[in-house]
Amino acid sequence: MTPLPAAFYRRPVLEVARDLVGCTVTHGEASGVIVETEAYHHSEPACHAYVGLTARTSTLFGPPGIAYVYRSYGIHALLNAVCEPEGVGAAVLIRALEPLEGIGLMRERRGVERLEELCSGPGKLTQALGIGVDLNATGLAGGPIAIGPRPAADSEPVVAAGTRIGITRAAELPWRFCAVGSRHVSRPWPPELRPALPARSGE
DNA sequence: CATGGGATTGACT
DNA sequence: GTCAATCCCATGC
Repeated sequence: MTPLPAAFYRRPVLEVARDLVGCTVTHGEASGVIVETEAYHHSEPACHAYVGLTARTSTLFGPPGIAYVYRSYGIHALLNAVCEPEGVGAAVLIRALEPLEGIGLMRERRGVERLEELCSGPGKLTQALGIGVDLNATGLAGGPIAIGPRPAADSEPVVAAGTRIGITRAAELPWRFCAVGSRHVSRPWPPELRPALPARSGE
């Protein structure tokens, strides 16, 4: 698997968030296909980088193509891909995966059996993949975490956009992207959800 | 230096 | 539907 190059991430964060749906995330023996993402940009208050460059946010302002892993609610590690040129605070939150490889290991780490419960949430997938905050600022092409293109056997996913989940500020922005029809997303799609990519004919 | 809130989850009513 | 767990760090005194 050839990881996506840094140039893939050095683009508008909304494009990257949409395009990451269908791609693969691998850490060690475990991997999954991305079925849900959210975009965050320093210009809006839901983004950690909104407060500017601090010790906490320095990764977000770093070069594109590195992981921003932070602890949420004191318990969960959340995985992001840093985007846009260096100096622009922006990242894509990986919110859910469809388990692909190392499913037995995922079940061990998660303590649940159902496939749909292994990676259907940003805190769940990091636990399933064994990703911790120690991997913050590591590269996504050649580092311990690797993000690669969509599996050859998969067809191009139909992606839909909706509002982001679990935030209080800038909650109205439709910056959440889901693979339509996936049973592995963290939450069902809201009614206001609208297509971001046209459905392919014949599907 | 003390405080408070958060891009969540799971358990419980 | 509600709520606690529990860590990092930004903010304010």
